[in-house]
Amino acid sequence: MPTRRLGYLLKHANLRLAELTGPALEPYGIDGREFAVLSVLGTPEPLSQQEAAQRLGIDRSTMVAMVDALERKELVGRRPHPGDRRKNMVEPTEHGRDVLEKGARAMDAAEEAFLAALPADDARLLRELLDRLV
Amino acid sequence: MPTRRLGYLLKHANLRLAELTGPALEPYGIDGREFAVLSVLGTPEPLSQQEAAQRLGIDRSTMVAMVDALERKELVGRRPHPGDRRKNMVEPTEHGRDVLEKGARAMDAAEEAFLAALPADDARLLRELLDRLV
DNA sequence: TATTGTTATACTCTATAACTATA
DNA sequence: TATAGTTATAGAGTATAACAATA
Repeated sequence: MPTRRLGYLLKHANLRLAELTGPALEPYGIDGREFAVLSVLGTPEPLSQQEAAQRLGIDRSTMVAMVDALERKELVGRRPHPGDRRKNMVEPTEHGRDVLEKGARAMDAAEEAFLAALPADDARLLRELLDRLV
Repeated sequence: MPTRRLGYLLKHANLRLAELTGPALEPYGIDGREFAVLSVLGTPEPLSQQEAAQRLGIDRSTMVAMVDALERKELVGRRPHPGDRRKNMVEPTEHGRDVLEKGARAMDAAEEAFLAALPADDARLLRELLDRLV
């Protein structure tokens, strides 16, 4: 077996992980992208759509559709920014916070299952090494 | 800084790597996907389109377009399978083998640059851990 | 003039389904 | 009947450009 390309390894590791995280989030009616957006919107300081988009590195026009979807599921709500009426502040609803918390536990479990092939020390190390590269 | 999700780390590590591999392959007129296909087709045993598609985990209809592109660039050639005229055997041209070899060196260098943030031992370990997960 | 959210649009990547020629 | 290649088509996921409201 030849040494596989790093890009291949990263991509397929992510694909295999997604096979676990997808079903893990399914009971909450969201996918991984929606969970990521919800997570960013769940931080203590309320964010505008644009601010949230920047944190995720996605376009603000893409964020519109993401917030639309989360709002339809009653996981987040838009409200006008008090001092700047161009902005929408977006915050999780009560239900959204609940889904965020339970989703986070489900994601933790999925990651753990994915890393189960490695000794705990190596799993921690992998995460640390990736963190240093990103 | 909260601990980032494993999926985020894998995805963004791959994005950062792609920022290096993309330009590395550009002088050869191919992108990462084309390099991957060319690599598979460059193995000693000649492969049919379907066999190549299976090795890469992509659909055979997707492979048609990939081979079309590589053929237009005169990097591979289709020829009929001697014993089964339904099959196209696809092999790199002389030029294709040259691009493959030089592209591989460019990819090696790009990966090395990407991993430069880590001590050599850790870089090797990262690759090994990913390999065990995929 | 610049920024925010929005909409319309287009582009990339990929898969599915149906066709054809062969087996 | 089944398989290999092909084509047409559709669906994600995403970005770009233009617009209205507001700053």
